[in-house]
Amino acid sequence: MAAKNREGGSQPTINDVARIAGVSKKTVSRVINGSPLLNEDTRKRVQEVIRELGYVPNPQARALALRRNFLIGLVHDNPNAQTVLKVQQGILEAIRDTEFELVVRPVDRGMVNMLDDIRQFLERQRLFGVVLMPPISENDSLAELCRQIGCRYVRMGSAELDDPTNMVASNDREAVRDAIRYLIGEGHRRIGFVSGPHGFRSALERRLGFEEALEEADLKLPRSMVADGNYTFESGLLAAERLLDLSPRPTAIFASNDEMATGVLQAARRRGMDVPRDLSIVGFDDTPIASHIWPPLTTVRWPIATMARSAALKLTVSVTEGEQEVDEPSMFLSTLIRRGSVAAPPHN
Amino acid sequence: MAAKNREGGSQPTINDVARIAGVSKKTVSRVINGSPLLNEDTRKRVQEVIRELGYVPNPQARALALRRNFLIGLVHDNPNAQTVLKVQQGILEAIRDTEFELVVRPVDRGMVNMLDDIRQFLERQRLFGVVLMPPISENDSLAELCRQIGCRYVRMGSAELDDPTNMVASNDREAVRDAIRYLIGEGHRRIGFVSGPHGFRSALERRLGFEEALEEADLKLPRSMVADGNYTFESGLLAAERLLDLSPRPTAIFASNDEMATGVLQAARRRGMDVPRDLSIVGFDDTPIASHIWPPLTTVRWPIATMARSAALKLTVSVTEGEQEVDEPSMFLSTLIRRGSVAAPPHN
DNA sequence: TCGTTATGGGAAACCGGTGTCACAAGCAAG
DNA sequence: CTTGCTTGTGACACCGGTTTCCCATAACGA
Repeated sequence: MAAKNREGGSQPTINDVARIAGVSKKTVSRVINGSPLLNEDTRKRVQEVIRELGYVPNPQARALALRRNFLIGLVHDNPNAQTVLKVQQGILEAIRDTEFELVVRPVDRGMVNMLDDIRQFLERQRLFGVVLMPPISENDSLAELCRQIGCRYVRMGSAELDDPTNMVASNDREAVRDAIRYLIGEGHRRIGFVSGPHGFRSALERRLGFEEALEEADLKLPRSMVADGNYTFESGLLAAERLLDLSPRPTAIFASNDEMATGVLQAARRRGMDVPRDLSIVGFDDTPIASHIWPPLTTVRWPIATMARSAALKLTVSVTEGEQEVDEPSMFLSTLIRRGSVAAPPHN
Repeated sequence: MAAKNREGGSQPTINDVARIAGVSKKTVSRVINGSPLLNEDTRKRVQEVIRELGYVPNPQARALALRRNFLIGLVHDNPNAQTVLKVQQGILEAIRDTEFELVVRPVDRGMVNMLDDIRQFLERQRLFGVVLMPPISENDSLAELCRQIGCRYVRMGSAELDDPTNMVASNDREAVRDAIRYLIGEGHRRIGFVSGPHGFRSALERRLGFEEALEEADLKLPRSMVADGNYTFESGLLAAERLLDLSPRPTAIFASNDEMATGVLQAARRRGMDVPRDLSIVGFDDTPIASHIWPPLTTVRWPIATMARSAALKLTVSVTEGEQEVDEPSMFLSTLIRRGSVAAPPHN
């Protein structure tokens, strides 16, 4: 029993520290948690022992006693690796130097009992809170589920779908409107649009931005100028083929994300068209690929990492800052990044 | 006290189940853990109550009592989002339907006290085990650290740097040798090589594969045919510029990863060269970008997700399978994927 | 009939922390 | 010299599980 802390491999516990320092567990606990009513000498002595033993509090025991753990979950069904990783980065930045950790949980979009799966995850792990990434964050039932089982959550999305304390949103609609305005300003009159998948709020918002800009400029375009995509490279390629088959064909195409924009570029290249001379292209997201293809893609930069960071802060701030609600913004502005894929339309 | 399980929001505990089912905690515990010495009636009754209450065991309490938790860590400093995400996918696949969860921990490569940072992470969280991704997995001090503090680990890498139980490796060297053989077979005699950064084992192995293939074919190339890169797009572009400035210039370039290969493609394009007519290019990794650029990139596919899955299984199998060591392989084969970026060299 | 053994299940300790409350010491005020 | 308050500390219960040990009961053989 006296040699308890010498057992091979096992880490020292608060009892070991208390015994060696000649104080009670509680006092050690006070030192760890920085309680103000502590004799300076005692604190020093205990800290000395802690350092000597290399004592680290057991997070599981702590979580049990506090009835709360320090795990933030990231639930997502987003297929884009860049985006997912940026979100992870953002969250990690927010919880750096705190005792929180990040647990990732991708879910299958198609799965029938996806909600059950997530419910199980949340109930089993009893996470401190979860960040919900688009597109699954747009699912109101999921938010309702979180509320039901009493799990804090913050949704990331392209519109304000929830209370500001549970939401970080980007202004996709306005950003796209600006992008289309820019194309119109460059002289384009026939602008194709590659949409995101049906049922995605981001797809809808971007589409609405497109339509608002056209309306604003009093530009009437045939329905055929809008082609459906689903955020994948291939769908962008196919959509572009349809658009470029039109006569007269568009002089510019806005794709609702970069991956599809890359597909559009591919389609143009296959027809021997030069970008931007024969066709201007604008994407959305500003993923790394946007600046690595030729010509570099004019695109809308979506401050995804910042949003994720803010989302995580919203979750954790109640703990780290006490009651003082440092209010994180809930709206984030996307901006147009002008690169080389847009030019004035060709004379015809 | 009788209404304990009715408190708003808080989940029912094993005590609630025991009380309502009219048995002891221990019996409930036995039901949960599938103990064989249990009356079938008792089991049924307890299970009924569990279902009724929606009882879920508290993982923190469980972890505390078992002196072991169910978190797998992923420590990485890999800048490539695709790769990192594939590794995450692989691990998650391995722990699907188990009680394990994945905690991610990116670290800054440059940080001076990186090892201290990781040590803190491991000691604080007391993870069940960690998967170490390249390039940080090549760091022997890190492995030593894990051993020291008694944390299970599996390293992913491009050579067998550790005991097979702690290692999953890919045969980069042979894969590159095959790729170069293929180029030689197509008629190339002047082959440029864009290396990965110094000090990376994967960079070294790929380089060695290149040299072995040359030697095999009795091909002597000037030192200038090897240009240094650091796995980034830009470095690939710069390296290619140097190689293409040579006279005579290479008719084919092998880049040690796809991102640099994309840079090489860019450099060729800037000079008005046609790929593969004027220059053949081969990459490594088979990231999505490889098939999204034009021409689609011939590259080496590295079974990264499979390796990660295997790594996670190696960690967890001791628990899930009892003593029966289902031995996961520790070597994984990379294979050449032939696409459109290689052709016979131009006649000159 | 009586020990002996196998089986099902409970009481209590334990894992490693935190919360509550009591209490002692020191000191100022009455 | 009390009284009352502040400050520092410890004893003990508790969080929600698992483990150890032990007992009650039934079945069995002698």
